[in-house]
Amino acid sequence: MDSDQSKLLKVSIVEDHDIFRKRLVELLQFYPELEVVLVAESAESFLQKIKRNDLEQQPEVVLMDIELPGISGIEATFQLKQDFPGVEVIMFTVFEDDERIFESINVGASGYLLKDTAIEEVVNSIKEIHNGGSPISPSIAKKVLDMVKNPEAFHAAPQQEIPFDLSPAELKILQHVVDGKTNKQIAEDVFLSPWTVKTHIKNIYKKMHVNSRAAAVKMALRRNLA
Amino acid sequence: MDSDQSKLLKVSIVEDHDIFRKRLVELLQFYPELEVVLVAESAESFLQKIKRNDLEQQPEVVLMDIELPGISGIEATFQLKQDFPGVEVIMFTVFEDDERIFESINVGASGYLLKDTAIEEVVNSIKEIHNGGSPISPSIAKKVLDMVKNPEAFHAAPQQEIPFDLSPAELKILQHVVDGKTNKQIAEDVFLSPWTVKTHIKNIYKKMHVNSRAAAVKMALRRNLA
DNA sequence: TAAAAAATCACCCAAACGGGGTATTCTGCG
DNA sequence: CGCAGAATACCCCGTTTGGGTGATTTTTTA
Repeated sequence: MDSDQSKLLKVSIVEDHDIFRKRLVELLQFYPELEVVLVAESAESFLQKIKRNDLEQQPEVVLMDIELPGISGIEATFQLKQDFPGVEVIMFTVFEDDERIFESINVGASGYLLKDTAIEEVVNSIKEIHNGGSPISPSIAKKVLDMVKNPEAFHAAPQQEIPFDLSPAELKILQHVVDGKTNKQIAEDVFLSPWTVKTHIKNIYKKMHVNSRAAAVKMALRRNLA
Repeated sequence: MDSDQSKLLKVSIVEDHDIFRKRLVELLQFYPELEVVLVAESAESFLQKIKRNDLEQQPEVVLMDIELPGISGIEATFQLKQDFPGVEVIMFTVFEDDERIFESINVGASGYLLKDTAIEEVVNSIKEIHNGGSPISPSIAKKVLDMVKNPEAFHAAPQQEIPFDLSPAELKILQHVVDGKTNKQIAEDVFLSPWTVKTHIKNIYKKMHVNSRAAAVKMALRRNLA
């Protein structure tokens, strides 16, 4: 572990909400190990400023709001990482939707905090991300874990045609079969009677020309369903 | 947000290291909102105890050491989740290797903390996991994000490496399972008794942390066996 | 060579499965 | 409007599975 070598850690903030931004800057100033070097209220002005800043005043960590007017925080992070791959980004948001989390990760953000995170936590996160970690608010981490458990769901194409002429209901049930659930468990998940589930599965088998769960799972995965 | 309704949050600890375990129990006792209801120094004794505990004394959150003699924390979590799906598990470890993190996620652990985490953080994590979040130490979260960014690397072995420590015989049988064969059919194909095939499959399940053919097939295909 | 790991076979039992029916809504589409 | 196709729910029955337990033999390896 490397402790702070009394060097100031340079931090930037990109946040359109006035009160929130000012308050954040204010609070961060109580931490002598941090130095706020660049504050912007839009992605545009941030990107512009950072490009003409002299090297000595470049931030090492950026607190980036996701919801910004104009260029979003995600797009801004993407562009930032093009020119400054070494700068670490912590996304700041009030939302926890999968899509934005997933995009943020792919665009290179390493931290993900909810806006109601306590200031001490924020400061810790800044230090942690600077040491190579990825601070993530627990409620968001939950969704990240789901992505790991079920990656396909997040790579799924917007409009994929349904193979084997499976009806939407059947497709849904097939997903559960792929996940190794029993008929009873599926029934509970989709609020149907186990017999209905069974009927669906029988029809699925007919359409897919299989006669066991294992074969159906193989077929489904090979055809990129699930 | 729901705050504590002055109800005790019941916590269990599974940890073989004497000093660490005792210290942890000691420290947790300073938090009146928590109640340590079950402490074990091995997965075996933990699983045994929890099964004969009366419902009132069942833990809601378990702090599980990964590195345990005998049954590992991962295997223990897997078994625990079978019988008590509602119990949340926080893995506790000194290691940060991908394989164990990945397996922990897949067996259903929702939290992942390094052993050097401060006690206040541990307590926060316990509360957060109880509220549906997934507290993860930043250095581990880093690896989880990598899994999201590059899922293939964790679902596909680089080249011909046998995942899950499956023996050659087991691997062969797994192939047949993936092909949707019944135990009897497999037995005929490999010239073994159906009981032997069954035993192999049971062992395969244990190693892969699954409990049905469908789940095994999914796992196998994900890891490019077959 | 002695201990450990893998492979083999066997039985019991409860739960789940697969395949064959039947029948009543519901719903989209011509 | 009417009707085909979907979705829903249920039953019977024999087979298969999953889990637990126990045992012997072969192979590997320390």
